[in-house]
Amino acid sequence: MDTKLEYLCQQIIEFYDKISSWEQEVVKESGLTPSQMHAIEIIGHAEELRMKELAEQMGLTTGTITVMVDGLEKQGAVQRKRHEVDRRSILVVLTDKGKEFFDEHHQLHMKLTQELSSSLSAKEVGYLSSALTKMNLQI
Amino acid sequence: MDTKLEYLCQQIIEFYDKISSWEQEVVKESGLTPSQMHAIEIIGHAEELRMKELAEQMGLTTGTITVMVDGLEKQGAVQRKRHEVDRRSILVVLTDKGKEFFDEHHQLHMKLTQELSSSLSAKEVGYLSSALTKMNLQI
DNA sequence: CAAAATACCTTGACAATCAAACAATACTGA
DNA sequence: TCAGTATTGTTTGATTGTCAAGGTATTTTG
Repeated sequence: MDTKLEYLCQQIIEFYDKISSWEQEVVKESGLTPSQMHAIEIIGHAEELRMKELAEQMGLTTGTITVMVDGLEKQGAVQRKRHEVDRRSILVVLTDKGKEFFDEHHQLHMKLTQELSSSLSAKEVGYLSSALTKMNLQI
Repeated sequence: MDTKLEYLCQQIIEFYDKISSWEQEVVKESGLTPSQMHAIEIIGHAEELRMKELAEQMGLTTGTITVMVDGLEKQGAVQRKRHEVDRRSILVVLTDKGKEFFDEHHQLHMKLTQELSSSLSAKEVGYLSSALTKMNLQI
């Protein structure tokens, strides 16, 4: 009973650590920092969002986001746009170059997913997706 | 076919991100930095290991590990011991206080695992563990 | 034994982060 | 309406995490 949970816990940690290492390695190749890549993922997923929203989603202060977006802008990956309604706010969007980073990284995620699941049957993939979906609702 | 993989990829990323946020939040409460906690987990799991091994497992340079272990030693969480055979090497071990950190953090991991899996049947937990185990071998 | 390799430490530099203070803008309630 | 308050983003100063490069002590190798 408890043993099963202990085992699951151990497997989750190992899975998490391995993805973490993989991500760190892959991001290093891209020339972006892990934080920057994470920001690009969030911005790309949202299409456009305010600095404040980006800060909240990344669990950082707006001061930190200002600096990070400065860096991403300098690299030509994102662009600041004024918010038409609320002039205090600033919208961040991906440039074409930013979208390239985003797409390339997504390709890598897909490749990893494929490799990870290569030893699972279609049925097992189904169960796994279902379990992950349920767990994602739980947290 | 490809859609299934796309969905799995998305669920994995979401799962990873949520655990990441959870970990960050939980570690903040402990008074340790994320890196320090990670080091404690690795040291605790290995019982004792050399600075070099710690560096490799964390994907950091030995210079960084020196500073980090200095910090952990200052907090009383770890202790340096000389290596009896190879006198270039230094072994790092957890002190009693370090073991407390380790155990408390493990308790939190178990609690999270329990919460995550609370909406899964015993059968589903079995499938999940099995899938994770297979994936962990793949990476 | 001499040369090369290894393990750890130190130093100097840089990036990420936060808290606090600030400016511009929006909201609110009397 | 408008005075006070809240919100958004930026700046600044300090701290921390990290690396690369160079140094020292020790081990391995030829």
